Amino acid sequence: MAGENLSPARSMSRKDGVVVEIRRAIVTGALLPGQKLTELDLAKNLEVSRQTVREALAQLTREGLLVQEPYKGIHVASPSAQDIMDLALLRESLDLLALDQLLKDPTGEALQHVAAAWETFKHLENDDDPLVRHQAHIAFHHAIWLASGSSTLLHVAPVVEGLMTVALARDLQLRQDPQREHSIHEKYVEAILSGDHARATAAIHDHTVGSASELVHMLG
Amino acid sequence: MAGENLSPARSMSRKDGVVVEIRRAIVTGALLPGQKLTELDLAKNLEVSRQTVREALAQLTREGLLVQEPYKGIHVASPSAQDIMDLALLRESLDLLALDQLLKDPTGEALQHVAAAWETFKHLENDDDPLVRHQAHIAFHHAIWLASGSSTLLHVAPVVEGLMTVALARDLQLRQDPQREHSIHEKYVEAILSGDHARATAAIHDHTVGSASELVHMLG
DNA sequence: ATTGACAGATTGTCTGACAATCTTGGAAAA
DNA sequence: TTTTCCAAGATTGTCAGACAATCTGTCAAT
Repeated sequence: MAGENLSPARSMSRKDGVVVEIRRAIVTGALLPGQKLTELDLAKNLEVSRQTVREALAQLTREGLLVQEPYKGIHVASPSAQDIMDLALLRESLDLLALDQLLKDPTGEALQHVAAAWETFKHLENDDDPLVRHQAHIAFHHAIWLASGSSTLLHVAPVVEGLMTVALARDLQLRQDPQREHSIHEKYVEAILSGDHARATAAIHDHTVGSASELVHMLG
Repeated sequence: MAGENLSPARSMSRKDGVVVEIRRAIVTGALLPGQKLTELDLAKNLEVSRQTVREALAQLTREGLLVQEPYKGIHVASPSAQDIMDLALLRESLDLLALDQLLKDPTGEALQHVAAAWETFKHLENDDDPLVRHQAHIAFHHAIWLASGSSTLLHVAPVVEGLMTVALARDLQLRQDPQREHSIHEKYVEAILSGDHARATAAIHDHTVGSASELVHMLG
């Protein structure tokens, strides 16, 4: 069969277009935490029907980027310091789970995927567009979970990545320390690829809890 | 101020009604894994509009109970043995995370909530309706995550609980060993309440990975 | 100060329609 | 015979407009 290693050529549905547009607005700071959104305004501005907006908002709500109160309205999530630390602990747990699966693979193929994702990330981490940088970051971690071969990790990924997006949205605005970002991720990848479980565990802790507490400290 | 310790009186939206109805059908086996669903049929049978059905289906899809392929259709998820084991490992990680938070609470109030949830569960675990038993089971574990005080655990809870629902749906049909269920959960609760970290860790492993491998063995 | 009624705004739901896409079967071409 | 193409039917994706349900705020009445 020809064309067996091509990516599926899917175009986005309109709902997904709305989703990425709102996500972009949150990441870039065009929509600030706590800001209220109304379906009618969004439908008008994005030039889609109210129905389509509703479906997009429902999705973003389930991903944790928006908060919805029935009959009252929807607003951009504004995570507390505690929420950010909680998220870090959750990510630490899940990354450790992924690590166990990765190191269990006898072929080493899984680790090769991690190395490939790291190369892709390095090309994008200094992009001019902050949205591109953010997406590259998310995609990098997603690739690790994907390489772990755990189907359930991929199920919870949208939620965790959504929470990461809101938590980091402020970070994107106020922090500019790309070198530190790079170095943390480099240690992270090298520790995983080394196969040294203890070293990887420490790197994961640094990368999740360490970064989060620094972020919280910076905000407080 | 009067009425300060009343529960909020919320009635379900129609979409949520559809969600619980489909969920019930899956749990009771009225909808079998792999079965295809069409929006129009559901709308007719449930006597709601297609829109409302769509919103419910989107939610159930993100919870992992349904699988959706664009323009093709939606069918009930049918997890593989590997999926079930994956889910067990994920639950083990998350329960351990919750445990850490629970034991960190100096007031002991969190553990009191766990004990209360256990009492509620004991009243319902032998109910005639299998749906009630299933919901009691889910609610019990949800209560533990709630008691842990982790907001992010509550965010991922719907997904994990959805995956548990499909995984256990078959179990509900073919397995009838309520005593073993009770004993496992009893050990689980007692270990947590004892404050003994090592003992709780072992109980959590038994409860998640142990049960799952037994289930997989029974299916295979 | 509390209650009740009214108006405005927004979300929740319905109906009907059309566009986009998948599937299937058979006709046409090689 | 096998492959390719096309038309028909089914289902999902999206749209428009409308009405019902619910929240908020204001203002009069008690």
